[in-house]
This record gives sequence, structure tokens and C-alpha cells, in this order.
Amino acid sequence: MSPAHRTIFHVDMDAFFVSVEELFDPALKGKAVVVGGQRHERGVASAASYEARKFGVHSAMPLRTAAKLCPHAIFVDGHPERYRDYSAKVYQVLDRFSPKLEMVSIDEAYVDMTGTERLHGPPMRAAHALHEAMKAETQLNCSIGIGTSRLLAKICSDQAKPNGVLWIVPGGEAEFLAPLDVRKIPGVGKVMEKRLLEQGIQKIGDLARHEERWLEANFGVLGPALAGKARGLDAGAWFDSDIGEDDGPRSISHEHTYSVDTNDAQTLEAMLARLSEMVCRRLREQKLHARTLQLKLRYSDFRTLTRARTLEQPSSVDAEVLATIRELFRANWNGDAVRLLGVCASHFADESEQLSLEGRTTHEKWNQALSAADRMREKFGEHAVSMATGMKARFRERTHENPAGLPGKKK
DNA sequence: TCTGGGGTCCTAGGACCC
DNA sequence: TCTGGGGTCCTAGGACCC
Repeated sequence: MSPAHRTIFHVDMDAFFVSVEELFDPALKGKAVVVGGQRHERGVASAASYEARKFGVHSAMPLRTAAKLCPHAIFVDGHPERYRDYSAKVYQVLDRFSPKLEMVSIDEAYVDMTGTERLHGPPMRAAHALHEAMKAETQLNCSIGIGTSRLLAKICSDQAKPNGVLWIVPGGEAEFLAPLDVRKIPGVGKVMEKRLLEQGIQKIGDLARHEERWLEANFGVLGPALAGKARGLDAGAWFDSDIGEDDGPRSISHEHTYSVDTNDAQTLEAMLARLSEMVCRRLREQKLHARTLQLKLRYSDFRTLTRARTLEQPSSVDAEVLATIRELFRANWNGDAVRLLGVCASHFADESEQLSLEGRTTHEKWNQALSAADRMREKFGEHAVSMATGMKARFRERTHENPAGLPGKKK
């Protein structure tokens, strides 16, 4: 028998990247801090401290814009390894509260606390225990939203920020949601917000007042999902899905934006080799084989195109992936200066349906050799082993963009 | 404003098959 | 010669999230 309603926690770390950086450099505490790169770099902010936000700085804002709005801000390069380490610590804490746990990004998670009352007490007590444990064990603040669906829990944690806990008791959903802007609904972004405003719908309460049929007539297939969300129900991929069912990644990709656009064919193809290598390495780490490979190409004017091809035999072999990506590139690049290149692998095959018999032996030889190379990299560092083309990319990157040849990675 | 990098999900059209 | 409808796979693009 399923419970009358679920008790779902959404745990969201406060200013996660900034807070982690503060642990490494306490001098940053209380200052206006922007994480993601230096003030004049081509790029966007990954995070901003609450102090910087007072000046209008927010994540995804171009660094140069942030520097204009908040000239005294301290700009800090990001450290993905640090964030992964702390994310793992966060996971350790959450794991003790419920096994039904799902990290949805590096700094937030859903925890299904349904039926844990005997162990952890009523929701608010459990939340405060969790809050304290998090602070004690990670030195980081989080905010916790509690509700009967993922959607409600997520909206609640946002309302609880910073460093707070908010519980919407079952039955109180409509009253809580009604005064909030539609933009607070996960999945409603700039575009959908504009469409809703054009219909005079500004608050979630306005949305809830419309009939599902009217919404379907005006917003097509998205209508019914909106109707559900306005009532605090999980829709789309969240509908009826259990928390903690991880079926692995859907895609693995790497991309690179040049600090100066280039139309040098050799430079570009060398970068494709490097990106393909990086994607393949992660495929092998996760024992995955990709059927679909996609090239992403962005020109100086931001025109972006993607071109994909599906292989007959799934692969995680550098040379095979690169050959496909290179063909796509040669067939589609018009010679203009390029701003960004990307390689994406998706449509993964199970180990079982992986290979026909005749392909098997050569493939396995390749895989063995490449796995050995991966282990060497782990042992001796990123640059120890590389295919010749990938090596060239690195050399060019360094000479073009880092004339001093400093080993420090960007970010 | 001059726009990163890593993802997920959804839609729509065309090919192809029955 | 003109003409069905459903199902699946593939590709391209776009909205959205952190």
C-alpha cells in the first residue's frame, strides 16, 4: 500500500561554488565574489556570492558584464575537482537520512523521506537534524524544501534560501503557490514566461485558475503539464518517477570555446581530436559504447549547428569516433571563423548488444590498449599519453592562448 | 550583456516498414 | 495511379537547468 502522500526533501546548497572557494581562502568571506574566470575573460559566471548579487550579478552572466556591475568583486577561477569532492561529502550526509536519494546536480538532491518518521521524527525535526549534520560535516550551508512532490520541494527550497527550511503541509499547496511568479515553476524559463504573460498569466495562481482544456488549446502539449505544475504536481519526466532510480547518463560531451575565434583547419581538427579523446575516455571509464556521435559548431556570429551520425557498431574507440566527427566537420564547416567546437556521444548500447562476433576481436584489442593508456594518464598525469593529433591540439592551444606555456589549466 | 560547459527533455519532420 | 495510417528510428533545433 502506498502512503497517502509522499514527504520529499529538496536539499540545495547555498552559493555552493562560492562557499567551497571560501573554505580554501577564508579571506573571501563576506566579500563580493564571482566564480568562473577573470574579469576580462570570454565566459560567464558560474556563481556569485550574496554580496555580489546585491549589485545584480548572477550566475550565467558574462564575466565582463559582472565586472562592470560590480567592479570591486573578486574574480576566482572555478575548481571542478573541489566541487566534486564536496558534492561527495554532501552525498555522504544525505545517505544517512534515506536510501531513496538522488543527486540531481553537483549541489542539490532529492531525498524521499516518506516513512522515516520512526527513525527521524516529523519532517521539520528531520530537516533541522539534516541541516545541522550538513553544517557540521561539510562546513556548508544548505536550504531545505519539503513537500508532497519534487516540484513543491524544489520551489520550497528556493523560497527558503539562504540557510533555511520550509515545509508546505499537505493541503496547503495551492495557497503557497498562488502568489508566486510563474517563473518559479521549474521548466518555465524566459520563453514560456513571456508566452504566459501575453495571456495575462503572471502568478501561479492565475495559471491554476485556467482550465486544462484552455491551456492545451493555447500551449499545446505543454498545457496539461502546466496545469499539473500549477497545482504542485510532478509532470513530464518527473511524473510518477521514484527517487533514487539512477539509470546512468544519457550523453557524454565535451566542448571548447576559443578565446580568439579561428578558421585554421589544422587547429580546429586538432581540437576535435582532443575532444573526441576526452569523450572516449569517459565512455570507457563508464563502460559505455555510443551509437550516436554529434558535432557542434558555433561561428563567430553565434550561429550554431549540430550534425549527428549513428554508427552501425557502437564505439568508444578514439580513432573511430574521431573519424566520424571529422567527416561531419569536413562536410559541414563553411570555412568561417569558429568560436566553439563540441563532441557529444549518446544513444548508449548495453554491453550485451554491443558487438557482432566478427567485430569483436579487433575492438577488444583496441579497448585494452586504450584502457591501458587511460590508466597511464591517471598515474602520470593528463599529458603523459596522447594520440599524436590530440598532442598537436594541446600544443596549439598553449601557444595561441597561453604564450607563457604555463601548465595551469583554465578553470 | 556579448553570451561557458555539462547536461536533460521535447518537438517536428522525413525515411522506412507493414 | 492515387492513396490510408501507425510505428519506429534518425536528425536538428531549441527550451531549460545548474
